[in-house]
Amino acid sequence: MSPNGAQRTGTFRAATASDLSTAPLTRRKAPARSQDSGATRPRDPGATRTRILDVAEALFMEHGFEAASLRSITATAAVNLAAVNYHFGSKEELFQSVLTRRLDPMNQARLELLTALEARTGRRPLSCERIMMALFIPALRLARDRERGGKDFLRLLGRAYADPAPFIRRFLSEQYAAMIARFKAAFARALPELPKKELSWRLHFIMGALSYTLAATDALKLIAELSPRESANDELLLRRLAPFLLAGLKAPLPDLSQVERELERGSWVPG
Amino acid sequence: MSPNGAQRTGTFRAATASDLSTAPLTRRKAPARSQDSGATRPRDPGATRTRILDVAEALFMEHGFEAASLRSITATAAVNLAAVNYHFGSKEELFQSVLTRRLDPMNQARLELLTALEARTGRRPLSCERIMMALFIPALRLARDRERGGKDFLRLLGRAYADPAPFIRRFLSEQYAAMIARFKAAFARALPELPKKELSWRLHFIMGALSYTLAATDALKLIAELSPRESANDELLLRRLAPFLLAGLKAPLPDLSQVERELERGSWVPG
DNA sequence: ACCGAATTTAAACGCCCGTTTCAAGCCTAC
DNA sequence: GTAGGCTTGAAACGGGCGTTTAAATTCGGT
Repeated sequence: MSPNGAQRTGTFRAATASDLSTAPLTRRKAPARSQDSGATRPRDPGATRTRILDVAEALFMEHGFEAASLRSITATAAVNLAAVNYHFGSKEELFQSVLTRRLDPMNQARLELLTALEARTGRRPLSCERIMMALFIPALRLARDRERGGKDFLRLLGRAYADPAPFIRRFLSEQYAAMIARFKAAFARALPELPKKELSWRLHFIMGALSYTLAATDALKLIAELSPRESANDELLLRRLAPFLLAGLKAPLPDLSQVERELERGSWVPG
Repeated sequence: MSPNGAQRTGTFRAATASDLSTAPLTRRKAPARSQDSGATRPRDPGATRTRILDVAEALFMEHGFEAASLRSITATAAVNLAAVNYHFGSKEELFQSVLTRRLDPMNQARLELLTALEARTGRRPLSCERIMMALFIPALRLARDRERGGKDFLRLLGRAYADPAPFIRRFLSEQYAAMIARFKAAFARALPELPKKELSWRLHFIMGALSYTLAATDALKLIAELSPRESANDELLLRRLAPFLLAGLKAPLPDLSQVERELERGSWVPG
């Protein structure tokens, strides 16, 4: 009845989170697969799923998760309204599928890049520059995606970063955990004198700045005098962001105490 | 009939943007004011407005602009559903009022702080550290707001930063323009050797990192191993963010060409 | 040719949306 | 004490929401 394993057991109940653990990824490309030898396949396998994912990516980016409606998604994708619930189970699961489709390969590429770089330098620690490149280049590839999907996705990711909905926060944490841990270890080797806690904070700042910056709308001209040509060029953007973040990462430990004390005497503070 | 100037002219029409230009700020605290001598005032002036603003701040933060409904806002605030349209004109204008209420004073405080600092140093340029403090301290004051409203507001601001809705982008640009221009000039004096364009980018990164970081949910543990006690302390956070961003701001001009070229030879690139 | 599983379809379920209307309340000024 | 504003109230406007149901339809394997 549905490609989801245990949905609709006969009694009248809604799909619960229980069927989320049963192979959410095997549903990705071949939903048409029963328990027999995987032979049956429709004429255009996954066409409906893919159309839904593409449109959902754009509309979730534009309106956010809650405000993008399944009706607008299915209408734009020219599929039946029930197709989302049939193929993905629910709106939340569709959202997770949209994120997973690109986030998973991107973080995988980051790890592979880092591994490849480490293999080349042998036992010596990698430079921060190279580690940062392993973080940035897969994101840059997505930003360059000529079919425009990549750009939409990065903006959607930026929105998701700022969304407090519990299921989104949980999902992102799980998606990033392994990748972040690997990069933190790599940076820790490159910066042995930096306290671990400080490194955690700086990695937090780096990921935030990266996702925010890639997500920033072209029309965000808070900082004026950036021509559209410039602000639309993601490669140029990353080439400027990377040195900025590298300098922050390698900054000496804070010593703002003097200025801070001076400011907090506060005699001159207006208001 | 309504505190809005030109709403409801007798013919059946909806409120348009035309009445937005007519004193949107004078409506803030004293909506009860006709064209005669401003004497009439209700028993508890602005109580309904304030309750709506407080609740809207929290619900816009939690669900975003589109997904937070006027029905949930007015129900939570224990006011009539029509009160929003009466006092603010529309949902969009309510959203702008929510932002303006705190953004306006915060940016004003930033400017006053910068002016005060500049007055003390005379003709010599201000240090980047002090300029940055003028940017951070008013935000920190909001983050410390004991009534919790400030924290909600900063998170809402972080969401708004990532929202592509045109009216939000337009509004933020206008709200920030003057403040940013002043700070850009101050930084330019402190860093005369830095090209203006590079400075624009770095200011963009700084504002993005600041808003993103202050907006980050407590539950955002992408970077693990930060105890709740630590990640909830905004002052500690800013004390770590400021040196990070200062180092980026003062970084030498990019010279990643070598690493970049090396990476782009790409023989080792997986995938 | 037909079976049976996978997929698509149309309709309905109960509920929520932003806005407008107009009558009722409140409060001050006369 | 009553006229005339500002403010609140309850109801209705047309429309959209996520999800479920059960009946088509499609299509490879026999």
